[in-house]
Amino acid sequence: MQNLLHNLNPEQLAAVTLPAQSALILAGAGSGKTRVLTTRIAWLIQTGQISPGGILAVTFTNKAAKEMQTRLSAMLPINTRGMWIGTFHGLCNRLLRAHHRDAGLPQTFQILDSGDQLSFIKRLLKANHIDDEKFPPKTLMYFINSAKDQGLRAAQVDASDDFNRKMVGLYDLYDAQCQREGVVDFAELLLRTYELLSRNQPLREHYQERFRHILVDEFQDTNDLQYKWLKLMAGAGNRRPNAVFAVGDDDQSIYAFRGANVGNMTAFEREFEVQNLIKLEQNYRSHGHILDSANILIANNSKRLGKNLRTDAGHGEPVRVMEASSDIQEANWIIDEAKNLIREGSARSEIAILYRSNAQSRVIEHALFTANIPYRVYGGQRFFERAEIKHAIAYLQLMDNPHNDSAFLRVVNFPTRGIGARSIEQLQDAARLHHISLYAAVPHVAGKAGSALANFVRLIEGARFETQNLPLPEMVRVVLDMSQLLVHYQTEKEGADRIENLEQLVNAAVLFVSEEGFNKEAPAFTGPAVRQPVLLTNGANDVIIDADAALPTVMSPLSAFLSHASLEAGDNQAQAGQDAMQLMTVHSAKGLEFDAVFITGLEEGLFPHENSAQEEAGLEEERRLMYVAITRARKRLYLSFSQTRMLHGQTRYNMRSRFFDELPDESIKWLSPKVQPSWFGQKKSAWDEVPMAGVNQIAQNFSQTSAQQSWRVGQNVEHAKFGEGVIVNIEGSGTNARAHINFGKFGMKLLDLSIAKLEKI
DNA sequence: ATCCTTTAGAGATCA
DNA sequence: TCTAAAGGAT
Repeated sequence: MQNLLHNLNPEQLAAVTLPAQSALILAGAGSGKTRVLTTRIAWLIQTGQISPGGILAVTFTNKAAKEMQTRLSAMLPINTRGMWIGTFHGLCNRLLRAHHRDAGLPQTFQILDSGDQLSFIKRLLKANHIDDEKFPPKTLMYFINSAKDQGLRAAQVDASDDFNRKMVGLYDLYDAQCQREGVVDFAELLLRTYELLSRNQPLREHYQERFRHILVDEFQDTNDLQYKWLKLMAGAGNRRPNAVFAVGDDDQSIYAFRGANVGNMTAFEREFEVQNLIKLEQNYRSHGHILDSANILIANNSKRLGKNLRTDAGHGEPVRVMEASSDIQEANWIIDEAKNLIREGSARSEIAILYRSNAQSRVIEHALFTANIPYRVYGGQRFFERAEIKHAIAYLQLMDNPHNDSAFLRVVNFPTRGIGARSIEQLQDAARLHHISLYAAVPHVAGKAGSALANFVRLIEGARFETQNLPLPEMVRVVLDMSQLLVHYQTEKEGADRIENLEQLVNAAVLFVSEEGFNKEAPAFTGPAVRQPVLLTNGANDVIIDADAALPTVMSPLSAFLSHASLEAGDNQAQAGQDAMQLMTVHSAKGLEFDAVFITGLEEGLFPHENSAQEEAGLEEERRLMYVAITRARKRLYLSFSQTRMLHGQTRYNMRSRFFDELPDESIKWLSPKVQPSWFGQKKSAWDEVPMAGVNQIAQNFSQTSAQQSWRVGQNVEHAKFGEGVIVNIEGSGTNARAHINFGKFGMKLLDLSIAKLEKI
């Protein structure tokens, strides 16, 4: 135990050793949050307060869950696989597999990822003759997901108008169709588990009895349903509720757009009767100037729980700011600076370039490519989302659950086997008529189409029969072969990569089987600390087997592998291993850290993004996003913006981001003059290519006042009412000249240049 | 069944 | 400007 608590600072120590009550840990960026979480678990176990089976640790990402597992197994001499550490969705999947009957699901229910869900909805709309112009699939999907994220079924959603009433009706149809096909979407995993435990008292009490300690990572990212789920698991309101150890940072809440509700933090304090709110404010990551910048910036937000990071490191380097004339010049500047850093000994992988939106990566990538610098872009297509992998998975899905119509449609004619749109229509009609799945409807289709379809069914049945006694990797290999997928890609010109990926799928199965313990005869978890499965009986005389943390006890290798494919889409394996510069959005940088960080495109409209800047809440989230970006940097931080930028095929003239005005002057070093340089006498740059519409005429007509009034596109101006703006376009001339001026938060204005009181700045 | 043209839409993410 | 997806032509 000495070792465990060794080197913790007083706040961390206090958090780790809190009594068994609910607690809220406000963990600032770089304050050792994960360390506190894992040490807390280890300490609870080591001091005998709880057995490993009594721990429930919830994260949002697989990466975070894995990280916890790894760190814990380094701290404790036990097999951590027996512990319930996972994502909300992963844990719900386990519970639903173990109690599928009580949850009203087939044992082999399958999980729709967001792509599957969208095509499912499109299919649903088509089958019900709904105009997808009036009811766009994406809108419906968002409607359904956000209702589920709030824990609401169709019947519980308030429908104020015709449109919403229709949406609610479609939500209901959607759920019914999912149920028929034996598929669940991501939100359903949580909602179904929540409903299961709400209504099934013995089950609820069993798990409440078991998980005496619940730990939650990134608590600020929880949505309403996840919060309710935690309340239920903890038995909040019970005589003896379980201890929920919630770790989060309200200043890093950047996922409101996907349903996260920071308000859960204050609700948690109240409803879980939190006695202990501990703030981790000691930062072990960033140098002083960087931290000061973050602190001063975030102080502009009004709704905060309040927290100020401090560091023992010195001030370090000032934050460097660059104003570029164009996005291209901005990229080139970044590369020059990065080259300097590399020359001074930085690893390329320790340099990150962050941007607000993905589209910005283009220009930077181009510059990096030209400069021949290796780089890695985060957030591309992931392994299990590739088309060929989805196809292979669809065959496996059909073998495990033939009623999955999405899987059926994906591969019924791939590789092509003469089953065209007409045959499919016939089949869909038959399925609708009998309220059965496409697979089950095949015998109802007669003629040539019918026999082709029957062959397909025979193929699936044959594959199932052939592989029933094979280990999973073998099964995958046989299916690749029998489905003709391999042959198909072998004959295709560009198929080599795809075949490679399909072979990777076999490897993934090998890896999965050994990691989850499916390759062993005996249960993987035999340590004394792991509790044995418990038998329960519910009212209907069914035996319920307590869900164990290990997958082999609750599902077949194939089912488990298929859920794995949906729940963990795999890395977007971009040239991993290489020492490459890191490119990513600010969102995907959360949780990471680098020696040097470039935050680019700091312009009004981009960052803060125009869609957010309208409302205060949106602006505050953008500011938190900026806070996250700043706190990624250890030693060097660079900020940049550009006077012109190509966006959607048009040149945009943005003002510099308001966030610059919220940073401490003494920590900032402007590499470019802060005031706009005068237009004349500039060296040749992208500026010179800016269209000069009207500028010349205006210049000839300045007699009415003075030379001061020669306006140009790109000129920064100040208006008494609208504040700072930038001239985007000038039309007309002389006393008729009018200009479109972008005033940022006040939007675009068309002003008469001879009337408006404008000052150059 | 495949290829080509047209069109709409372009913020961020994880499971 | 670029991309993806849908619709139309061969």
